[in-house]
Amino acid sequence: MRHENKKRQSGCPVAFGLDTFGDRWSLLIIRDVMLKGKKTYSEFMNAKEAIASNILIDRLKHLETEGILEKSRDPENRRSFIYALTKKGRDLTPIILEIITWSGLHDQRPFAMRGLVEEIGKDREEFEALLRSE
Amino acid sequence: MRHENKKRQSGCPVAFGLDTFGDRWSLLIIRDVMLKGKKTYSEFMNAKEAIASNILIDRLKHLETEGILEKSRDPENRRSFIYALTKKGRDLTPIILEIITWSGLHDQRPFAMRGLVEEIGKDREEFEALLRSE
DNA sequence: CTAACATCTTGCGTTTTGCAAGTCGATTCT
DNA sequence: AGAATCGACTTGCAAAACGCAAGATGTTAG
Repeated sequence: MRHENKKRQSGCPVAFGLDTFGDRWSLLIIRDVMLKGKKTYSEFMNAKEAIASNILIDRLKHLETEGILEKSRDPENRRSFIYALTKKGRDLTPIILEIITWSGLHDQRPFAMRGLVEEIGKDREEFEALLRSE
Repeated sequence: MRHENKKRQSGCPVAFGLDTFGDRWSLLIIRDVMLKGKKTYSEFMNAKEAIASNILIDRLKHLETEGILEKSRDPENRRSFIYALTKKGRDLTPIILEIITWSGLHDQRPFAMRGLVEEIGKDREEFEALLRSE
């Protein structure tokens, strides 16, 4: 499928993480499901970042085989599938929050989204607990 | 140079972070300088993960223009250059530590490096302060 | 049963990556 | 001083990944 198959096998935990979710798109998908409540293929397709459909399905399958997402039928719309974070996926929350915090410090662009950053800054513990409790 | 030039411009802080350091190699270089004390081109070339020389120089230049690394002459060996983390680069420490922590939880491979993970787990605050104080 | 919907697949041109070899300036050796 | 070495890049080319557009498959509503 793609590069994560040939894991670097260096034993380094940083490399392990990057092999699992460290590509151009995976963390954006995880962000969408973690922070924006997105659940379906078509919701992911509508992201501002415009992922290609073949790349999206590739990443969804990859994240599923890595045990970060799990796929099930949508009981309310039986032609949709729902992708949800597993425990392993929810454990990525601190990484996402740290990336957001870092960007809050260093993104100087005028259109940078500061809202989310400030919301996390106010009460990081509470914010994280909220996300994890779903 | 490469994809980070065309930033996604979505304003999302996660996307901003990924555009800056979220590729297959950048965080491994940052890990090497942050955790392993590597400083020069040839030290980075000797990483277990075997980066290609053209990719390495590309990423070093990119991280330099992003203000994460700064390059200077080595006063002790004038045919070497030294790459060091800026404040912006040192601020990535929590992200690296969270990745390591996550891998510590979820890397089941027999040769996973648990040493570093445990060291961080013992006293995360102290470990982070140590790295930041350089 | 047909139309619309949602998820995926395929083909193909472009971009990025990986590998091997070579260049170039600074230092050391003789 | 001239040759060899070292460290930091550069270049050329093949392989892989990506991005786009179009199409195929399965599901449900009318």
